[in-house]
Amino acid sequence: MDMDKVYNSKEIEKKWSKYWVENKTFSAKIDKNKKPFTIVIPPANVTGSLHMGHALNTTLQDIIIRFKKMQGYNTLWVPGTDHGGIATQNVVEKLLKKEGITKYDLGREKFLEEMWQWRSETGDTILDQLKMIGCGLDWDRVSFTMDESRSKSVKKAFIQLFDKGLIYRGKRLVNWCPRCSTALSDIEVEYEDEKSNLWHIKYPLRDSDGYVIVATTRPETMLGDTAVAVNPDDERYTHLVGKTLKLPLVNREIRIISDYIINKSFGTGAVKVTPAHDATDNEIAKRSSLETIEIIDINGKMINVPAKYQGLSVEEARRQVVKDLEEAGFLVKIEDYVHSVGRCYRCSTKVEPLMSEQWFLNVREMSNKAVDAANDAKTVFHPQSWKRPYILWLENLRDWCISRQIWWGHRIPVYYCVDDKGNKTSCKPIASFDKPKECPQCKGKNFVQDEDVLDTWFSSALWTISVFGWGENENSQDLKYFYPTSVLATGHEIIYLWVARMVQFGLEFMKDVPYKDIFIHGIVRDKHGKKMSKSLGNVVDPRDIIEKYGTDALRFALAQSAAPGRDMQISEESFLAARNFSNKVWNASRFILMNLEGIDKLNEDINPAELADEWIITEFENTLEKVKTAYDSYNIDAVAREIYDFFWTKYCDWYIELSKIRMISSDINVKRQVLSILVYILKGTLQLLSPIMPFITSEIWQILNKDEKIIAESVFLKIKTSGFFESLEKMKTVQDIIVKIRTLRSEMNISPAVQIEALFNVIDENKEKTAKENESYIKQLAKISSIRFGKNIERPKNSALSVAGGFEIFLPLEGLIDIEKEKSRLSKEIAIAKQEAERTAAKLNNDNFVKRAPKAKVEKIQTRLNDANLKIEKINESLKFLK
RNA sequence: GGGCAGUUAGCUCAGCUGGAAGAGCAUUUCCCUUACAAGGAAGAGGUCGCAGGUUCAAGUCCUGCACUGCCCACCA
Repeated sequence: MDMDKVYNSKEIEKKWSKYWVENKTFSAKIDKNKKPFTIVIPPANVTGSLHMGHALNTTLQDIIIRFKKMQGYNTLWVPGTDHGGIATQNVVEKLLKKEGITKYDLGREKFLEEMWQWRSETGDTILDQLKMIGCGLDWDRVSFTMDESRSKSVKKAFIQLFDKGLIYRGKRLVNWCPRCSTALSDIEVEYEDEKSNLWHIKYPLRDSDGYVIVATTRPETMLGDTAVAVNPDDERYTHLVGKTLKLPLVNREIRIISDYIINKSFGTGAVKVTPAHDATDNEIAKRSSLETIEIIDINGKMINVPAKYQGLSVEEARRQVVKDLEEAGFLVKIEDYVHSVGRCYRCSTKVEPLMSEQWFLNVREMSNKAVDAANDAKTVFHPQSWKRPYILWLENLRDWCISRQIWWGHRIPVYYCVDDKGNKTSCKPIASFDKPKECPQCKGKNFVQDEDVLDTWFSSALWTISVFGWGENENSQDLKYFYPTSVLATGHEIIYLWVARMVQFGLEFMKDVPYKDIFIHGIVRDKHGKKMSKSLGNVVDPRDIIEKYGTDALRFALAQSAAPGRDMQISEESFLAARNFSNKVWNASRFILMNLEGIDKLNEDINPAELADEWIITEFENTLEKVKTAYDSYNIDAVAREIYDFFWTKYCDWYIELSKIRMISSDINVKRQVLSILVYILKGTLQLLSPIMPFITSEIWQILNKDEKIIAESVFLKIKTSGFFESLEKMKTVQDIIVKIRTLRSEMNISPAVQIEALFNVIDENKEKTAKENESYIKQLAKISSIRFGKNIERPKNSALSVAGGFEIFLPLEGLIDIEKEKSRLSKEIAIAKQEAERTAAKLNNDNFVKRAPKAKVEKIQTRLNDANLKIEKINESLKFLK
């Protein structure tokens, strides 16, 4: 067996990612004797390659899947990608633009060919990257939101909702992205503060000289005003309600109305009402039955306005209107004002609210059911702080605009009956899988399909059921066995866009939630706390990290920072530290494997022979329990920390170092005994670590147990308690002594090569026993040649002193000691002891403390005081001695 | 405007049900001691955001405030 001195990730990773795929390690079959544990991957958009956020998201899921598999569950993790609607279409449009081509040049059919071409290229890139990260996905179940099976799910869902009357078409005020040229749903609009102005405009009364001043951030929309609204309780205006105004520049007559929504203290308290281009105004208009005049079309151009403004862009119209108002004396003032502006979440273009004919889904009932599910703990958020905002959102949810005026997506399965000339008849549209044969109303045989496609989130919302064949296979056994899935892991940015809708659709179509646990992880930020984005240029590509530090390091660093619900700042250093850890694991294993050479067989039973054995077994058992608990509660960060701490600071720093004493023994049984424990704990730790660092642990595991199952298919050690509790305290005593001697040596600048003698003046007889029994530990790790125990030992001349672990420790350092240095060191130590004595004495002098605190606590404080006093006494003696 | 997080060592973060302030990185000193210099040993570095309160005891519980970040809202 040859192991490199430094862990070399590249070839090992290549080997194992290939192995898992080829051997179908993570392929799942229905097994009714085993409990399923299922995760469905949040499908990445086929817009390119994976970023750090994906790496985090998939790593966490992989960790959970691998952990559950090793716990004996029948695990399934379903891979897939999302067609990504607008986002993906935009990417391809941009590529075409570079060649000077628009989608209209190509036409719908040709353009879609381009889209499919793109998707087949990038879809595989993403899947390959998931393999590279080591994801234990079932590669026989790769799904795509627009493949045949998923398309059937989408159609079935649409038809079912349509037939139930929940999907309807109507002309409503929608969020329109002029650049993407499509409607958006409410949550696809992102609001951002913007510096702007508040224009105060005078609207004259028709029947008198008076006027009303309105304040607006969008003066150009005044051309479409159909009223001015005031609060019914606003005394400034009560006498004007019902009066008529003459709209400047247009000269249309509009009324003054009252509406409770108007805030008296904002602006002038009078609001211009533009029902066709503002959500609030639209509601006011509904309440007061106002006329709606559309003045902006889907291209962002002015329509239905005086000739002068007709055809201008919104921006041009604004400048012109302001100029004209000013010239005509209607403009009272312009204030600076900051307000939030809605932008398209895919292209950041300002969203224009306008009237448009769209398909809507009535979500009221589904939302209520989702709320109930959350309240009944059928869905549980981790961390739970997301529950409330989630419920609030559902409760206030408005109907979902599901149609998009783009080409890439699921075309709406609605067919319109048309006459011979191709004009739509007045027959009711039909929702169906395929083009209908005959119109049930007029018996006509000609149909056209709706031009629009569905919101990409519609198919995403079906993901947990569509991947199991819902809609394609009426009797899907997979769906029965694997649904509901076990947990959904995702970032909080898509709780509403995706999670909530999946729950709604799960309840609607399966009468059951799609998962109980919703694990919300944070967003990866750069080291300054900024969100990673291409425009900021602070994106860290996971592939670069893998190249530089290895995949396990990438995964470990991500896991370590993945406190549920908290965003994480991640920098190069964290990957470096994780890489160092993987090297540590490698080398500790290498040490053990080197020593295993020539050892034919290990002991079956783990029999502790001495203190260190009992201690490391106890520490390991504690770690095992903590780690399993942390895994179960999705505290992956705690898992990583616990393993790191145990392995490095306990197993490597102490146990391996102490094992070396027995390792050089000429008695093969002694060597075998300690190696048995070393291997037992190493294997256990590798198992705990393998969900996070699957590559390195798989490799070492394989070298260790040539013919056994791979680590991913092994079963975790059971938690047990061997009961060597006193070993912790004893080991602490020994460690205390060793550290104190090391400190003395270090501060006195005694080279590690110099073996020295130590005198232990016994203060605590119990500890004398422990120290004597483990003398070899002290000699080995503190580089001590011999120890003389005794009582009332006089401090030798020219010696260094430390009071530790129940002893006064003297290191005779004839010729090596610097008296002045020793004095200042002791003074410092005595100062610390004095502080301790003061603190503890103060507590004990407090009657209330002695009376009310638990007895054990009081005793502990008393002990501390005694120790401190003793220390002070001893050091004082020494100081005198030095003088 | 409402809600939710966060505020602990120079940086990134741990600190469970309240009982002596922790880790990693960076830094200082010593060491290539045959697993590992991507390492080992030792050290320095914190009035735990501020102000009150509860308690014998508060980083930990309560209240208020400040700052930062995120989410939501019909910010004319």
